[in-house]
Amino acid sequence: MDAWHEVVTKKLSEHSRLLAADIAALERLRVTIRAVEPHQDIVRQGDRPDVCVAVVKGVLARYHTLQGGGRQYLSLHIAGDMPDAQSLFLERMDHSVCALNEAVISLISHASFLKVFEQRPTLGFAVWRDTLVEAAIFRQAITNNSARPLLTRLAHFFCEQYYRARAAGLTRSGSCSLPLTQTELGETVGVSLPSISRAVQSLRATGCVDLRAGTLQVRDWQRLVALGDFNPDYLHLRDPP
Amino acid sequence: MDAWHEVVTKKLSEHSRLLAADIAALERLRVTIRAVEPHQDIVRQGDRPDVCVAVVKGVLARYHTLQGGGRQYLSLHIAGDMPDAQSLFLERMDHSVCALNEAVISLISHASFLKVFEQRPTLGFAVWRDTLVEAAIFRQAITNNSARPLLTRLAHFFCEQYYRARAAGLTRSGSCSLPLTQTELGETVGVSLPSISRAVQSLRATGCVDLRAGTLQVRDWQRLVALGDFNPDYLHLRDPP
DNA sequence: CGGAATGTTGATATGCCTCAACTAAAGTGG
DNA sequence: CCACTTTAGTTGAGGCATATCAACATTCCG
Repeated sequence: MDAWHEVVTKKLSEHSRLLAADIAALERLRVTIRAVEPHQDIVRQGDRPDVCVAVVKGVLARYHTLQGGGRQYLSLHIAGDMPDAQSLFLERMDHSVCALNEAVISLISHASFLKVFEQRPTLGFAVWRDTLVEAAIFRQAITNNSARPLLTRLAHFFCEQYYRARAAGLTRSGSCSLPLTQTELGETVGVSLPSISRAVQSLRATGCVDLRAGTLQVRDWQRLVALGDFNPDYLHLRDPP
Repeated sequence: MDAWHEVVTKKLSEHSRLLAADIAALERLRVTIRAVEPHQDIVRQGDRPDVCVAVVKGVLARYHTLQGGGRQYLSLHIAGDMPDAQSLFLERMDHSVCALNEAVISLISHASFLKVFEQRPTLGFAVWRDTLVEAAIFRQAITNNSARPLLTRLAHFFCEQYYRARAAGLTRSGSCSLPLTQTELGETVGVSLPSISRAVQSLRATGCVDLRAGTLQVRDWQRLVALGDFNPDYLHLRDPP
């Protein structure tokens, strides 16, 4: 398994040019490595964290808790992502972060991270850029969940997850990990469980994609992209695959 | 009318502690002031801007263009907002920004902004924080548009707009500017025009709010907050009103 | 093997969309 | 200033997609 700083360096390099000194500074940071269980919360709405989380392995998710106890999932996070970088500057969490998987995370103290930013602004800028790409992904989620019909919406969601996994080097023969139950998938794209079930079967029937047992299998990428009206520009990769 | 840097200083101060030197640095920046017409695009999806926009007066909006030409509005921006601060670090626009109003904007060159950040990291951090609050607003929009029934959704949207206007000192006897047609309102919360028309009338009938001729009139804030399931924590104001 | 979690399927209900007509208001030109 | 056009908003009828409720099937796991 990769060291935490390698994973983060790789991720930041997807959209930013890091200098050798930036990478060295990342390596020198002291972090805590932790294993987390499926469905375990890592931070909760209302918390005031003093560390940032980076994903080393597995998948994390952000979510809002709705009145009545339901959830709206906001984004998924794979190796290299820092799903609460915002906590560096926003005291209170406005959402929660949980593990979908058995995952491994690293914890970086805010204080040490901020000190590095003052010494190496370009590294700070890379992390800033990272948070901006996330904002772009949120914008796309607004459009996806608000303006696209269900099948298109699901296809778009699959495209995004697969595309990001591929950029992170986490795909293997057209498949990647996507450890969501259909219930959770519904709470992500904003529809009920029976509708999701039928929609997944419908996409399965096209022969383009299949989601089964936490694995997303892409069989016809071009057709899936067309189905999902997917344009990866919003992911702002320096070097699209 | 306020000078551009006063408006931006005020806005940043809503969530950040600026040092006197930060404010002075903002004042020293050279900017271009421009008036824009209603419905005029300020930047378009695909552009590579070399300036940042700050709103001095009026209301701007971000939007995605859908296949078929429709729009999904993503966020509204009032005095002090910098609706494309992200363009500092993300080359290509993944969405467009237009004026809803007759508006006045100021243009700050990326180069000069970045230079100030290197000299005054705390100012950079304030702008960073600003982009993070926007991301929190996007997350809330995902939840609002995906998980709440139409009336709640509309009420929540009204709450957010009113609350932000109040924080910016732009409300007067319970009303603020909200220059959206019902068509645009539908393209914001993700429903059709007839549905919006009925929903607006429905809220009107409760006696809590009214939207008419581009003005949002709040008659019973507490009840509106309850209707919209609104909790302003996600706006991360230092000093909630 | 039994129990829990997950996924599938069907029947019914409903909220929203589409289409369409109409009203009201605002801007335009004679 | 008034007829004309355009834009914005309202209302109604019918249909469709998705929600809800409920039963059942399947897989996973102890």
